[in-house]
Amino acid sequence: MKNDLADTVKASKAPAIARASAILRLLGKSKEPLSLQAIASGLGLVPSTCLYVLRALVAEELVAFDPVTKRYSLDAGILTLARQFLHRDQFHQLAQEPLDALAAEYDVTTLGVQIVGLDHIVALAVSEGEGNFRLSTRVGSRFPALISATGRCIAAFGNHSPAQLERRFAKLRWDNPPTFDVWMEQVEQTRDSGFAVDEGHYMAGVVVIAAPVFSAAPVPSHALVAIGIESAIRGDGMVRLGQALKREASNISAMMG
Amino acid sequence: MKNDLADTVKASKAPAIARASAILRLLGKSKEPLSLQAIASGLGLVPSTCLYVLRALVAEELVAFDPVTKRYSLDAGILTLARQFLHRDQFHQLAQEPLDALAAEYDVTTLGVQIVGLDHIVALAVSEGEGNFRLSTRVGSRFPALISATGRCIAAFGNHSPAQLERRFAKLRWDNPPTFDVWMEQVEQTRDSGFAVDEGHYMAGVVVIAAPVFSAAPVPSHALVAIGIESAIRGDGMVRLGQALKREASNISAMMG
DNA sequence: TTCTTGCATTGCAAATATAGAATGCTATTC
DNA sequence: GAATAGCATTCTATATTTGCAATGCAAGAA
Repeated sequence: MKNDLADTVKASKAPAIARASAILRLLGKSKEPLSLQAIASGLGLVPSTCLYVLRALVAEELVAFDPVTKRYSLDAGILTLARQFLHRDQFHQLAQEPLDALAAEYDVTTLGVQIVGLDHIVALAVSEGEGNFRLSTRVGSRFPALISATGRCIAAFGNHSPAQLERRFAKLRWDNPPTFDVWMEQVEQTRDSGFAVDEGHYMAGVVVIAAPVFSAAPVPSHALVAIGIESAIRGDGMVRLGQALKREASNISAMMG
Repeated sequence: MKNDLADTVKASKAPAIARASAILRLLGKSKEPLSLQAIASGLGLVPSTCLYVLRALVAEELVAFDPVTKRYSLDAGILTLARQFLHRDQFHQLAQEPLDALAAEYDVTTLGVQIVGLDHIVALAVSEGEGNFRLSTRVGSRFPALISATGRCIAAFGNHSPAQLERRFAKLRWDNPPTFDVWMEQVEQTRDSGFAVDEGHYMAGVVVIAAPVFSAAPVPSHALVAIGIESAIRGDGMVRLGQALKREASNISAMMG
Protein backbone atom coordinates (compact mmCIF):
# COMPACT_ATOMS: atom_id res chain seq x y z
CA MET A 1 0.00 0.00 0.00
CA LYS A 2 2.69 2.44 0.98
CA ASN A 3 4.75 1.44 -2.02
CA ASP A 4 1.77 1.64 -4.32
CA LEU A 5 1.26 5.24 -3.43
CA ALA A 6 4.95 6.02 -3.62
CA ASP A 7 5.13 4.51 -7.09
CA THR A 8 2.09 6.35 -8.35
CA VAL A 9 3.49 9.58 -7.00
CA LYS A 10 6.82 9.00 -8.67
CA ALA A 11 5.32 8.03 -12.00
CA SER A 12 3.01 11.00 -12.25
CA LYS A 13 3.80 14.54 -13.25
CA ALA A 14 1.17 15.78 -10.80
CA PRO A 15 1.91 13.76 -7.68
CA ALA A 16 -0.03 15.98 -5.36
CA ILE A 17 -3.16 14.57 -6.94
CA ALA A 18 -2.27 10.98 -6.21
CA ARG A 19 -1.59 12.01 -2.63
CA ALA A 20 -4.83 13.94 -2.40
CA SER A 21 -6.78 11.03 -3.75
CA ALA A 22 -5.11 8.63 -1.34
CA ILE A 23 -6.00 10.96 1.52
CA LEU A 24 -9.61 11.15 0.39
CA ARG A 25 -9.83 7.37 0.21
CA LEU A 26 -8.21 6.96 3.60
CA LEU A 27 -10.65 9.43 5.11
CA GLY A 28 -13.46 7.58 3.38
CA LYS A 29 -12.43 4.26 4.86
CA SER A 30 -11.88 5.58 8.35
CA LYS A 31 -14.70 5.37 10.84
CA GLU A 32 -13.64 8.56 12.61
CA PRO A 33 -12.01 11.81 11.59
CA LEU A 34 -8.22 11.45 11.46
CA SER A 35 -5.35 13.55 12.75
CA LEU A 36 -2.61 14.85 10.49
CA GLN A 37 -0.18 12.36 11.94
CA ALA A 38 -2.54 9.44 11.45
CA ILE A 39 -3.00 10.35 7.81
CA ALA A 40 0.67 10.98 7.14
CA SER A 41 1.85 7.77 8.77
CA GLY A 42 -1.02 5.77 7.32
CA LEU A 43 0.03 6.74 3.81
CA GLY A 44 3.78 7.02 4.32
CA LEU A 45 3.77 10.74 3.68
CA VAL A 46 5.84 13.47 5.28
CA PRO A 47 3.65 15.42 7.70
CA SER A 48 4.41 18.82 6.22
CA THR A 49 3.50 17.78 2.69
CA CYS A 50 0.42 16.06 4.00
CA LEU A 51 -0.55 19.24 5.82
CA TYR A 52 -0.32 21.32 2.66
CA VAL A 53 -2.39 18.84 0.71
CA LEU A 54 -5.00 18.74 3.45
CA ARG A 55 -5.19 22.51 3.61
CA ALA A 56 -5.76 22.64 -0.15
CA LEU A 57 -8.48 20.01 0.13
CA VAL A 58 -10.12 21.92 2.96
CA ALA A 59 -10.05 25.09 0.85
CA GLU A 60 -11.85 23.15 -1.87
CA GLU A 61 -14.47 21.88 0.59
CA LEU A 62 -13.59 18.30 -0.17
CA VAL A 63 -12.26 17.78 3.35
CA ALA A 64 -13.68 19.14 6.61
CA PHE A 65 -11.32 20.29 9.37
CA ASP A 66 -12.37 20.53 12.97
CA PRO A 67 -10.14 23.24 14.47
CA VAL A 68 -10.69 22.12 18.04
CA THR A 69 -9.89 18.44 17.65
CA LYS A 70 -7.60 19.07 14.63
CA ARG A 71 -9.15 16.14 12.85
CA TYR A 72 -9.92 15.81 9.17
CA SER A 73 -12.84 14.05 7.48
CA LEU A 74 -14.61 14.05 4.11
CA ASP A 75 -16.79 17.06 3.40
CA ALA A 76 -19.89 17.71 1.35
CA GLY A 77 -18.09 19.04 -1.73
CA ILE A 78 -17.66 15.42 -2.74
CA LEU A 79 -21.42 14.99 -2.79
CA THR A 80 -21.97 17.84 -5.17
CA LEU A 81 -19.49 16.40 -7.64
CA ALA A 82 -21.07 12.98 -7.32
CA ARG A 83 -24.50 14.37 -8.04
CA GLN A 84 -23.20 16.11 -11.14
CA PHE A 85 -21.62 12.88 -12.28
CA LEU A 86 -24.84 10.93 -11.90
CA HIS A 87 -26.81 13.71 -13.51
CA ARG A 88 -24.66 13.46 -16.63
CA ASP A 89 -24.10 9.72 -16.74
CA GLN A 90 -25.98 8.23 -19.63
CA PHE A 91 -26.11 4.71 -18.25
CA HIS A 92 -27.55 5.92 -14.96
CA GLN A 93 -30.30 7.73 -16.86
CA LEU A 94 -31.13 4.81 -19.10
CA ALA A 95 -30.93 2.11 -16.45
CA GLN A 96 -32.98 3.55 -13.62
CA GLU A 97 -36.40 3.05 -15.14
CA PRO A 98 -35.97 -0.56 -16.32
CA LEU A 99 -34.34 -1.40 -12.99
CA ASP A 100 -37.32 -0.02 -11.11
CA ALA A 101 -39.69 -1.98 -13.32
CA LEU A 102 -37.81 -5.25 -12.88
CA ALA A 103 -37.44 -4.76 -9.14
CA ALA A 104 -41.18 -4.26 -8.83
CA GLU A 105 -42.17 -7.11 -11.14
CA TYR A 106 -39.89 -9.77 -9.71
CA ASP A 107 -39.67 -8.39 -6.18
CA VAL A 108 -35.88 -8.32 -6.10
CA THR A 109 -33.18 -5.70 -5.65
CA THR A 110 -31.77 -4.59 -8.98
CA LEU A 111 -28.68 -2.59 -9.75
CA GLY A 112 -26.85 -1.07 -12.66
CA VAL A 113 -23.09 -1.29 -12.33
CA GLN A 114 -20.14 0.18 -14.16
CA ILE A 115 -17.30 -2.21 -14.93
CA VAL A 116 -13.84 -0.85 -14.16
CA GLY A 117 -11.57 -3.30 -15.95
CA LEU A 118 -10.79 -6.52 -14.14
CA ASP A 119 -10.49 -4.67 -10.90
CA HIS A 120 -13.90 -3.76 -9.58
CA ILE A 121 -17.44 -2.69 -10.36
CA VAL A 122 -19.32 0.31 -9.00
CA ALA A 123 -23.08 0.54 -8.46
CA LEU A 124 -24.47 3.50 -10.43
CA ALA A 125 -28.16 2.84 -9.96
CA VAL A 126 -30.09 0.83 -7.39
CA SER A 127 -33.73 -0.15 -7.09
CA GLU A 128 -35.10 -2.04 -4.13
CA GLY A 129 -38.25 -4.10 -4.34
CA GLU A 130 -41.06 -3.84 -1.84
CA GLY A 131 -40.71 -7.37 -0.46
CA ASN A 132 -40.25 -8.32 3.15
CA PHE A 133 -36.65 -9.32 2.80
CA ARG A 134 -34.80 -6.65 0.94
CA LEU A 135 -31.16 -6.97 0.08
CA SER A 136 -29.82 -3.48 0.32
CA THR A 137 -26.96 -1.70 -1.43
CA ARG A 138 -26.19 1.91 -2.15
CA VAL A 139 -25.15 3.82 -5.20
CA GLY A 140 -21.37 4.12 -5.10
CA SER A 141 -20.73 0.71 -3.57
CA ARG A 142 -17.73 -1.16 -4.94
CA PHE A 143 -17.32 -4.89 -5.45
CA PRO A 144 -14.50 -7.01 -6.88
CA ALA A 145 -14.96 -7.38 -10.61
CA LEU A 146 -14.91 -11.16 -10.96
CA ILE A 147 -17.14 -12.04 -8.05
CA SER A 148 -20.69 -13.27 -8.37
CA ALA A 149 -22.82 -13.17 -11.53
CA THR A 150 -21.34 -9.93 -12.89
CA GLY A 151 -17.92 -11.54 -12.67
CA ARG A 152 -19.02 -14.35 -14.97
CA CYS A 153 -20.27 -11.78 -17.47
CA ILE A 154 -16.94 -9.97 -17.38
CA ALA A 155 -15.08 -13.23 -17.81
CA ALA A 156 -17.38 -14.38 -20.59
CA PHE A 157 -17.37 -11.23 -22.71
CA GLY A 158 -14.34 -9.31 -21.49
CA ASN A 159 -11.71 -10.85 -23.74
CA HIS A 160 -9.26 -11.49 -20.89
CA SER A 161 -6.72 -14.31 -20.97
CA PRO A 162 -7.45 -17.40 -18.84
CA ALA A 163 -4.19 -16.78 -16.99
CA GLN A 164 -5.26 -13.27 -15.99
CA LEU A 165 -8.66 -14.57 -14.97
CA GLU A 166 -7.21 -17.32 -12.84
CA ARG A 167 -4.87 -14.94 -11.05
CA ARG A 168 -7.75 -12.63 -10.19
CA PHE A 169 -10.09 -15.49 -9.43
CA ALA A 170 -7.69 -16.79 -6.80
CA LYS A 171 -8.05 -13.62 -4.77
CA LEU A 172 -11.84 -13.64 -4.49
CA ARG A 173 -13.73 -14.40 -1.30
CA TRP A 174 -16.96 -16.37 -1.66
CA ASP A 175 -19.27 -17.94 0.87
CA ASN A 176 -19.14 -21.16 -1.17
CA PRO A 177 -16.22 -20.82 -3.59
CA PRO A 178 -16.55 -22.77 -6.85
CA THR A 179 -13.40 -24.37 -8.26
CA PHE A 180 -11.85 -22.48 -11.13
CA ASP A 181 -12.87 -25.24 -13.57
CA VAL A 182 -16.50 -25.23 -12.47
CA TRP A 183 -16.49 -21.47 -12.65
CA MET A 184 -15.04 -21.49 -16.16
CA GLU A 185 -17.82 -23.82 -17.22
CA GLN A 186 -20.37 -21.39 -15.83
CA VAL A 187 -18.59 -18.63 -17.73
CA GLU A 188 -18.99 -20.72 -20.87
CA GLN A 189 -22.71 -21.10 -20.17
CA THR A 190 -22.95 -17.36 -19.69
CA ARG A 191 -21.46 -16.81 -23.12
CA ASP A 192 -24.19 -19.02 -24.58
CA SER A 193 -27.19 -17.74 -22.68
CA GLY A 194 -26.25 -14.07 -22.58
CA PHE A 195 -26.77 -13.75 -18.84
CA ALA A 196 -25.00 -15.08 -15.75
CA VAL A 197 -26.32 -16.71 -12.59
CA ASP A 198 -24.73 -17.13 -9.18
CA GLU A 199 -26.70 -19.46 -6.93
CA GLY A 200 -25.48 -19.05 -3.40
CA HIS A 201 -21.78 -19.03 -4.25
CA TYR A 202 -21.13 -15.37 -3.54
CA MET A 203 -23.54 -15.15 -0.61
CA ALA A 204 -25.17 -18.23 0.82
CA GLY A 205 -28.90 -18.28 0.22
CA VAL A 206 -28.74 -15.45 -2.29
CA VAL A 207 -29.18 -15.67 -6.05
CA VAL A 208 -27.52 -13.07 -8.28
CA ILE A 209 -28.27 -12.71 -11.99
CA ALA A 210 -26.48 -10.34 -14.36
CA ALA A 211 -26.50 -9.33 -18.02
CA PRO A 212 -23.80 -7.29 -19.77
CA VAL A 213 -24.25 -3.87 -21.38
CA PHE A 214 -22.00 -2.80 -24.25
CA SER A 215 -21.36 0.79 -25.25
CA ALA A 216 -19.28 1.14 -28.41
CA ALA A 217 -16.48 -1.16 -27.20
CA PRO A 218 -16.58 -4.91 -27.81
CA VAL A 219 -16.13 -5.58 -24.07
CA PRO A 220 -18.94 -4.84 -21.63
CA SER A 221 -18.84 -1.43 -19.95
CA HIS A 222 -21.75 -1.93 -17.58
CA ALA A 223 -24.14 -4.61 -16.39
CA LEU A 224 -27.65 -4.99 -15.08
CA VAL A 225 -27.88 -7.12 -11.94
CA ALA A 226 -30.71 -8.63 -9.92
CA ILE A 227 -30.27 -9.91 -6.37
CA GLY A 228 -32.77 -11.91 -4.38
CA ILE A 229 -32.98 -14.55 -1.72
CA GLU A 230 -33.14 -18.08 -3.07
CA SER A 231 -36.72 -18.64 -2.06
CA ALA A 232 -37.81 -15.60 -4.08
CA ILE A 233 -36.08 -16.62 -7.29
CA ARG A 234 -37.12 -20.17 -8.16
CA GLY A 235 -36.04 -22.25 -11.15
CA ASP A 236 -38.40 -20.97 -13.79
CA GLY A 237 -38.53 -17.37 -12.54
CA MET A 238 -34.75 -17.33 -12.56
CA VAL A 239 -34.57 -17.95 -16.28
CA ARG A 240 -37.36 -15.46 -17.00
CA LEU A 241 -35.63 -12.83 -14.89
CA GLY A 242 -32.32 -13.56 -16.60
CA GLN A 243 -33.88 -13.14 -20.01
CA ALA A 244 -35.62 -9.94 -18.94
CA LEU A 245 -32.29 -8.55 -17.71
CA LYS A 246 -30.67 -9.56 -20.99
CA ARG A 247 -33.42 -7.87 -22.98
CA GLU A 248 -33.17 -4.62 -21.02
CA ALA A 249 -29.39 -4.76 -21.17
CA SER A 250 -29.34 -4.98 -24.94
CA ASN A 251 -31.92 -2.19 -25.16
CA ILE A 252 -29.59 0.02 -23.17
CA SER A 253 -26.61 -1.12 -25.21
CA ALA A 254 -28.40 -0.03 -28.37
CA MET A 255 -29.13 3.39 -26.91
CA MET A 256 -25.58 3.94 -25.71
CA GLY A 257 -23.89 3.37 -29.07
CA MET B 1 -13.15 33.00 -12.28
CA LYS B 2 -9.80 32.79 -13.94
CA ASN B 3 -8.30 35.07 -11.37
CA ASP B 4 -9.93 33.22 -8.53
CA LEU B 5 -8.25 30.05 -9.57
CA ALA B 6 -4.95 31.77 -10.23
CA ASP B 7 -5.03 33.29 -6.74
CA THR B 8 -5.92 30.04 -5.04
CA VAL B 9 -3.15 28.31 -6.91
CA LYS B 10 -0.65 30.94 -5.91
CA ALA B 11 -1.67 30.98 -2.28
CA SER B 12 -1.50 27.25 -1.79
CA LYS B 13 1.49 25.05 -1.23
CA ALA B 14 -0.24 22.29 -3.16
CA PRO B 15 -1.55 24.10 -6.21
CA ALA B 16 -2.15 21.00 -8.23
CA ILE B 17 -5.07 20.28 -5.95
CA ALA B 18 -6.77 23.59 -6.59
CA ARG B 19 -6.35 22.94 -10.28
CA ALA B 20 -7.66 19.40 -9.98
CA SER B 21 -10.66 20.55 -8.04
CA ALA B 22 -11.39 23.28 -10.57
CA ILE B 23 -11.19 20.71 -13.34
CA LEU B 24 -13.58 18.40 -11.53
CA ARG B 25 -16.06 21.20 -11.03
CA LEU B 26 -15.79 22.30 -14.63
CA LEU B 27 -16.40 18.75 -15.80
CA GLY B 28 -19.32 18.56 -13.40
CA LYS B 29 -20.91 21.67 -14.81
CA SER B 30 -20.41 20.73 -18.42
CA LYS B 31 -23.18 18.94 -20.25
CA GLU B 32 -20.75 17.02 -22.43
CA PRO B 33 -17.27 15.57 -22.02
CA LEU B 34 -14.61 18.23 -22.63
CA SER B 35 -11.40 18.29 -24.64
CA LEU B 36 -8.06 19.15 -23.09
CA GLN B 37 -8.07 22.49 -24.82
CA ALA B 38 -11.57 23.34 -23.66
CA ILE B 39 -10.61 22.60 -20.08
CA ALA B 40 -7.31 24.46 -20.23
CA SER B 41 -8.74 27.57 -21.81
CA GLY B 42 -11.85 27.45 -19.66
CA LEU B 43 -9.75 27.60 -16.52
CA GLY B 44 -6.84 29.66 -17.78
CA LEU B 45 -4.41 26.78 -17.43
CA VAL B 46 -1.49 25.84 -19.62
CA PRO B 47 -2.43 22.76 -21.69
CA SER B 48 0.58 20.73 -20.67
CA THR B 49 -0.02 21.24 -16.97
CA CYS B 50 -3.67 20.55 -17.47
CA LEU B 51 -2.83 17.33 -19.27
CA TYR B 52 -0.71 16.07 -16.39
CA VAL B 53 -3.40 16.87 -13.87
CA LEU B 54 -6.00 15.14 -16.01
CA ARG B 55 -3.84 12.06 -16.38
CA ALA B 56 -3.41 11.88 -12.63
CA LEU B 57 -7.16 12.22 -12.14
CA VAL B 58 -7.79 9.51 -14.70
CA ALA B 59 -5.33 7.23 -12.90
CA GLU B 60 -7.33 7.82 -9.71
CA GLU B 61 -10.60 7.01 -11.50
CA LEU B 62 -12.02 10.39 -10.68
CA VAL B 63 -12.07 11.34 -14.35
CA ALA B 64 -12.92 9.18 -17.35
CA PHE B 65 -11.02 9.54 -20.61
CA ASP B 66 -12.42 8.44 -23.92
CA PRO B 67 -9.36 7.60 -26.03
CA VAL B 68 -11.20 7.85 -29.32
CA THR B 69 -12.80 11.26 -28.83
CA LYS B 70 -10.05 12.44 -26.42
CA ARG B 71 -12.68 13.88 -24.16
CA TYR B 72 -12.72 13.94 -20.37
CA SER B 73 -15.66 13.60 -18.00
CA LEU B 74 -16.29 12.75 -14.36
CA ASP B 75 -15.92 9.09 -13.43
CA ALA B 76 -17.42 6.79 -10.86
CA GLY B 77 -14.61 7.12 -8.30
CA ILE B 78 -16.34 10.28 -7.14
CA LEU B 79 -19.44 8.27 -6.31
CA THR B 80 -17.59 5.87 -4.07
CA LEU B 81 -16.13 8.72 -2.05
CA ALA B 82 -19.51 10.37 -1.80
CA ARG B 83 -21.07 7.20 -0.52
CA GLN B 84 -18.39 6.87 2.13
CA PHE B 85 -18.98 10.46 3.16
CA LEU B 86 -22.72 9.94 3.57
CA HIS B 87 -22.14 6.67 5.32
CA ARG B 88 -20.03 8.43 7.95
CA ASP B 89 -21.93 11.68 8.21
CA GLN B 90 -23.73 11.87 11.52
CA PHE B 91 -26.28 14.43 10.44
CA HIS B 92 -27.28 12.35 7.43
CA GLN B 93 -27.84 9.35 9.68
CA LEU B 94 -29.86 11.26 12.24
CA ALA B 95 -31.91 13.31 9.80
CA GLN B 96 -33.14 10.72 7.32
CA GLU B 97 -35.73 9.07 9.51
CA PRO B 98 -37.41 12.22 10.84
CA LEU B 99 -37.36 13.68 7.34
CA ASP B 100 -39.14 10.62 5.97
CA ALA B 101 -41.71 10.81 8.72
CA LEU B 102 -42.42 14.50 8.20
CA ALA B 103 -42.57 14.11 4.41
CA ALA B 104 -45.16 11.36 4.80
CA GLU B 105 -47.21 13.10 7.47
CA TYR B 106 -47.42 16.52 5.80
CA ASP B 107 -47.09 15.36 2.21
CA VAL B 108 -44.20 17.65 1.41
CA THR B 109 -40.63 17.26 0.24
CA THR B 110 -38.20 17.49 3.15
CA LEU B 111 -34.46 17.90 3.15
CA GLY B 112 -31.55 18.05 5.52
CA VAL B 113 -28.91 20.56 4.48
CA GLN B 114 -25.39 21.39 5.58
CA ILE B 115 -24.60 25.08 5.96
CA VAL B 116 -21.29 26.12 4.43
CA GLY B 117 -20.73 29.57 5.92
CA LEU B 118 -22.51 32.44 4.23
CA ASP B 119 -21.78 30.97 0.88
CA HIS B 120 -24.04 28.05 0.18
CA ILE B 121 -25.89 25.05 1.55
CA VAL B 122 -25.72 21.45 0.36
CA ALA B 123 -28.52 18.89 0.55
CA LEU B 124 -27.34 15.85 2.54
CA ALA B 125 -30.65 14.03 2.84
CA VAL B 126 -33.87 14.22 0.86
CA SER B 127 -37.28 12.68 1.34
CA GLU B 128 -40.10 13.10 -1.13
CA GLY B 129 -43.73 12.75 -0.17
CA GLU B 130 -46.19 10.65 -2.11
CA GLY B 131 -48.38 13.52 -3.29
CA ASN B 132 -49.33 14.28 -6.86
CA PHE B 133 -47.15 17.36 -7.12
CA ARG B 134 -43.72 16.56 -5.85
CA LEU B 135 -41.00 19.15 -5.67
CA SER B 136 -37.87 17.24 -6.42
CA THR B 137 -34.25 17.75 -5.39
CA ARG B 138 -31.28 15.47 -5.10
CA VAL B 139 -28.70 14.82 -2.44
CA GLY B 140 -25.67 16.93 -3.30
CA SER B 141 -27.62 19.89 -4.70
CA ARG B 142 -26.26 23.31 -3.80
CA PHE B 143 -28.16 26.51 -3.11
CA PRO B 144 -27.07 30.03 -2.12
CA ALA B 145 -26.90 30.27 1.66
CA LEU B 146 -29.14 33.26 2.28
CA ILE B 147 -31.96 32.36 -0.08
CA SER B 148 -35.35 31.13 1.03
CA ALA B 149 -36.26 29.93 4.52
CA THR B 150 -32.87 28.43 5.33
CA GLY B 151 -31.32 31.80 4.56
CA ARG B 152 -33.44 33.45 7.22
CA CYS B 153 -32.28 30.83 9.74
CA ILE B 154 -28.67 31.49 8.87
CA ALA B 155 -29.19 35.22 9.16
CA ALA B 156 -31.10 34.88 12.42
CA PHE B 157 -28.70 32.56 14.25
CA GLY B 158 -25.45 32.85 12.31
CA ASN B 159 -23.96 35.86 14.12
CA HIS B 160 -23.09 37.71 10.92
CA SER B 161 -22.90 41.50 10.70
CA PRO B 162 -25.80 43.31 8.99
CA ALA B 163 -23.31 44.72 6.48
CA GLN B 164 -22.16 41.25 5.48
CA LEU B 165 -25.74 40.08 5.24
CA GLU B 166 -26.78 42.99 3.07
CA ARG B 167 -23.88 42.47 0.69
CA ARG B 168 -24.79 38.82 0.24
CA PHE B 169 -28.50 39.53 0.17
CA ALA B 170 -28.02 41.87 -2.78
CA LYS B 171 -26.73 39.03 -4.93
CA LEU B 172 -29.66 36.68 -4.46
CA ARG B 173 -32.19 35.86 -7.16
CA TRP B 174 -35.79 35.42 -6.05
CA ASP B 175 -39.03 35.04 -7.95
CA ASN B 176 -40.52 37.77 -5.74
CA PRO B 177 -37.64 39.50 -3.95
CA PRO B 178 -38.44 41.00 -0.56
CA THR B 179 -36.78 44.31 0.33
CA PHE B 180 -33.85 44.01 2.69
CA ASP B 181 -35.86 45.66 5.48
CA VAL B 182 -38.82 43.32 5.12
CA TRP B 183 -36.44 40.42 5.01
CA MET B 184 -34.64 41.56 8.17
CA GLU B 185 -37.99 41.73 9.91
CA GLN B 186 -38.69 38.16 8.88
CA VAL B 187 -35.25 37.23 10.18
CA GLU B 188 -36.22 38.81 13.48
CA GLN B 189 -39.41 36.75 13.55
CA THR B 190 -37.37 33.66 12.84
CA ARG B 191 -35.20 34.37 15.88
CA ASP B 192 -38.37 34.50 17.98
CA SER B 193 -40.23 31.50 16.62
CA GLY B 194 -37.24 29.21 16.06
CA PHE B 195 -38.18 28.41 12.49
CA ALA B 196 -38.29 30.34 9.23
CA VAL B 197 -40.92 30.57 6.52
CA ASP B 198 -40.66 31.68 2.91
CA GLU B 199 -44.04 32.10 1.25
CA GLY B 200 -43.57 32.32 -2.49
CA HIS B 201 -40.58 34.66 -2.36
CA TYR B 202 -37.97 32.17 -3.45
CA MET B 203 -40.20 30.29 -5.86
CA ALA B 204 -43.64 31.60 -6.73
CA GLY B 205 -46.38 29.37 -5.40
CA VAL B 206 -44.00 27.41 -3.18
CA VAL B 207 -43.72 27.54 0.60
CA VAL B 208 -40.42 26.71 2.25
CA ILE B 209 -40.00 26.20 6.01
CA ALA B 210 -36.71 25.63 7.80
CA ALA B 211 -35.37 25.07 11.32
CA PRO B 212 -31.71 25.29 12.35
CA VAL B 213 -29.60 22.46 13.75
CA PHE B 214 -26.67 23.22 16.05
CA SER B 215 -23.73 20.90 16.64
CA ALA B 216 -21.32 22.11 19.26
CA ALA B 217 -20.85 25.58 17.74
CA PRO B 218 -23.16 28.48 18.63
CA VAL B 219 -23.98 29.02 14.94
CA PRO B 220 -26.14 26.54 13.03
CA SER B 221 -24.27 23.83 11.11
CA HIS B 222 -27.26 22.24 9.41
CA ALA B 223 -30.98 22.76 8.91
CA LEU B 224 -34.13 20.78 8.33
CA VAL B 225 -36.24 22.08 5.46
CA ALA B 226 -39.73 21.36 4.15
CA ILE B 227 -40.89 22.41 0.70
CA GLY B 228 -44.43 22.26 -0.63
CA ILE B 229 -46.77 24.02 -3.00
CA GLU B 230 -48.83 26.76 -1.37
CA SER B 231 -52.09 24.90 -1.63
CA ALA B 232 -50.62 21.96 0.32
CA ILE B 233 -49.32 24.05 3.23
CA ARG B 234 -52.13 26.21 4.53
CA GLY B 235 -52.03 28.69 7.40
CA ASP B 236 -52.49 26.39 10.34
CA GLY B 237 -50.59 23.46 8.88
CA MET B 238 -47.70 25.78 8.17
CA VAL B 239 -47.20 26.61 11.83
CA ARG B 240 -47.63 22.97 12.90
CA LEU B 241 -45.09 21.89 10.29
CA GLY B 242 -42.71 24.65 11.39
CA GLN B 243 -42.95 23.54 14.98
CA ALA B 244 -42.48 19.92 14.02
CA LEU B 245 -39.34 20.83 12.10
CA LYS B 246 -38.10 22.84 15.06
CA ARG B 247 -38.72 19.93 17.41
CA GLU B 248 -36.89 17.44 15.21
CA ALA B 249 -34.09 19.92 14.62
CA SER B 250 -33.45 20.38 18.31
CA ASN B 251 -33.60 16.61 18.83
CA ILE B 252 -30.88 16.21 16.26
CA SER B 253 -28.91 19.10 17.76
CA ALA B 254 -28.94 17.34 21.13
CA MET B 255 -27.66 14.12 19.60
CA MET B 256 -24.89 15.84 17.69
CA GLY B 257 -23.24 17.55 20.66
C1' DT C 1 3.82 25.02 39.08
C1' DT C 2 7.31 22.88 35.91
C1' DC C 3 8.63 19.21 33.06
C1' DT C 4 7.66 16.09 29.53
C1' DT C 5 5.56 14.27 25.60
C1' DG C 6 3.21 14.21 21.43
C1' DC C 7 1.68 16.61 18.19
C1' DA C 8 1.05 20.50 14.50
C1' DT C 9 3.51 23.84 12.21
C1' DT C 10 7.32 26.52 9.86
C1' DG C 11 12.24 27.44 7.52
C1' DC C 12 15.45 26.14 4.27
C1' DA C 13 18.16 23.52 0.74
C1' DA C 14 17.47 20.31 -2.95
C1' DA C 15 14.73 17.75 -5.99
C1' DT C 16 10.94 18.48 -9.21
C1' DA C 17 6.64 20.04 -11.41
C1' DT C 18 5.58 23.85 -14.29
C1' DA C 19 5.16 27.07 -18.39
C1' DG C 20 5.93 27.83 -22.91
C1' DA C 21 7.76 26.54 -27.28
C1' DA C 22 8.47 22.84 -30.44
C1' DT C 23 6.81 18.61 -32.30
C1' DG C 24 3.71 15.15 -33.87
C1' DC C 25 -0.70 13.46 -34.89
C1' DT C 26 -5.44 13.29 -36.87
C1' DA C 27 -9.14 14.79 -39.41
C1' DT C 28 -10.90 17.89 -42.54
C1' DT C 29 -10.80 20.62 -46.71
C1' DC C 30 -9.68 21.46 -51.35
C1' DG D 1 -4.38 12.52 -52.53
C1' DA D 2 -2.07 16.58 -50.57
C1' DA D 3 -2.20 20.35 -47.62
C1' DT D 4 -3.74 22.54 -43.79
C1' DA D 5 -5.45 23.44 -39.31
C1' DG D 6 -6.41 22.24 -34.89
C1' DC D 7 -5.39 19.69 -31.63
C1' DA D 8 -2.71 16.57 -28.08
C1' DT D 9 1.67 15.59 -26.60
C1' DT D 10 6.75 15.96 -25.52
C1' DC D 11 10.91 18.68 -24.34
C1' DT D 12 13.62 21.62 -21.40
C1' DA D 13 15.12 25.57 -18.31
C1' DT D 14 13.55 27.63 -14.16
C1' DA D 15 10.62 28.89 -10.51
C1' DT D 16 8.38 25.92 -7.00
C1' DT D 17 7.19 22.48 -4.07
C1' DT D 18 8.89 18.90 -1.32
C1' DG D 19 11.21 16.58 2.53
C1' DC D 20 13.61 16.88 6.59
C1' DA D 21 14.99 19.15 10.77
C1' DA D 22 14.03 22.52 13.90
C1' DT D 23 10.54 25.08 16.35
C1' DG D 24 6.21 26.02 18.58
C1' DC D 25 2.28 24.71 21.10
C1' DA D 26 -0.87 22.32 24.18
C1' DA D 27 -2.14 18.75 27.31
C1' DG D 28 -1.07 15.73 30.96
C1' DA D 29 2.09 14.05 34.71
C1' DA D 30 4.89 14.77 38.63
